[in-house]
Amino acid sequence: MLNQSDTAIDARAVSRNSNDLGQGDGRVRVARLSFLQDQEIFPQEVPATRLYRVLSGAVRTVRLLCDGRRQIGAFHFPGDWFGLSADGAHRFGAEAVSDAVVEAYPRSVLTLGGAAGPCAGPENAIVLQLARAEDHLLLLGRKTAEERVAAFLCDLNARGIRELPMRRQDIADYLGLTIETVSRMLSHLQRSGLVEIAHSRSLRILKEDALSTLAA
Amino acid sequence: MLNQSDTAIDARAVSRNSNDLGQGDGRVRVARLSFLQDQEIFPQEVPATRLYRVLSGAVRTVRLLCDGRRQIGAFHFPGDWFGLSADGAHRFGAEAVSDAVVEAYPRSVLTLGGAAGPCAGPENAIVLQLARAEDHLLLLGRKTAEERVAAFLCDLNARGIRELPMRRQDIADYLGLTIETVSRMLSHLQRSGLVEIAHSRSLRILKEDALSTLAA
DNA sequence: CGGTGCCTTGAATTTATTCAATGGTTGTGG
DNA sequence: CCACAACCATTGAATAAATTCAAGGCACCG
Repeated sequence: MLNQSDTAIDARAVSRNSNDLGQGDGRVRVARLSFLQDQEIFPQEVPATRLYRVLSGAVRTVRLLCDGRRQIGAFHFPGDWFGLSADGAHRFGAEAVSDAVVEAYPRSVLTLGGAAGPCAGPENAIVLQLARAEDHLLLLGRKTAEERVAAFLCDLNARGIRELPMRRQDIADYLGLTIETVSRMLSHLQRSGLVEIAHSRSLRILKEDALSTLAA
Repeated sequence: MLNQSDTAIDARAVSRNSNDLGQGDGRVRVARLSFLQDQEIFPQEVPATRLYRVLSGAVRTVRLLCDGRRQIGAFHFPGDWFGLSADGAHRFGAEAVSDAVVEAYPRSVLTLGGAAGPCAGPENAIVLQLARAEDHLLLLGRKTAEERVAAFLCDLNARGIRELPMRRQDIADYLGLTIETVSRMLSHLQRSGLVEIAHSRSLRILKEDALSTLAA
């Protein structure tokens, strides 16, 4: 079903290299990893030993219910940190949405710099991730289907994403909807002239204000 | 509407005292604050300057949509940390569910101990809060009304809470449902003999396994 | 005793889902 | 090059789930 298995070994071809994190505390070992579309980066419910950062492509965090229902916790794009879940075990697994390259850091980088470091570091990423999760709670708990889709497009737009790397099923599982509902709402937003989505994938916001108003 | 206003000043009667946090880094100034039921502890969208811990009572974190829709992010009980949202601004405000006493710490305690400290510290609380938020994402995005209510009761039970301090409206806003649906589901769980709820408030789990199975 | 606030229950309605069919694109093999 | 299969997205109609609307009950308080 997923194009893993045989090609996975080749895809995981790992090139390790040392790298200075810039915190003055010596060098940190960083692994660079490549993944094919839909390949698993780390599974759900496994001890979180490393932190990751997206270099290229896109990553989703995924959680499955025993009967197959799926929730996507977040999408991560180049520059974004992920895998900071819990120190005990990841609540969500991580998978490549498209072919992707990520860097893996030892967990120790979290406590390297303390509060003094630059704002782009992983310490702030944890707080950013919590903020994103809390925003998403509001969306899932209280917004309508149309508001969810509008908010999703606004968020992508704000993050500079102009090409949807994920399938409708991913969007649906992120927004707590079905693919059909997502599709209907996208069609509706297009008919209303707020956005334009070519070939199901390329995103163009035509009326940004109206869209963000709709996103509630 | 809320019993704030006049009595608020009295209620906020603050007793400050010095306190050793146990991290060996000297003493930290801790304020002890009391709040009446439904009183605001800190508002939504305000810089997060302090960390809080519940001493007694219960606290909810709240976020409002402009049209009045409300989402509760979490409930906090004695021993729980809260207010760790973002360093920029709180995504959620905090309010007392019942009369409550909390301790307020300076934000600096977050970086005091690093990774070496005991597991009960605020550093782990941030990660715990993220884990809770992620669990809640799954609940809001993919669970049915009955599963949500069952999961809520299971969670309270696991945290040792046997008395519901919050109103039905709070439960509804936490679970992304309406009060009527919450009430119906509670009635249904009682008719099924899984739980017993006396006087709308006291919680007794009769079939823990069955309930947690229902919680999915 | 009457009033208020909160909870519960039933019926009607709405929203999103499920079921079903169709269209478009891509890649493969004849 | 075209036919065909596989996969994904879209659309319509029927269904199910939760909400909204409405009424009534219970406890608490002045």
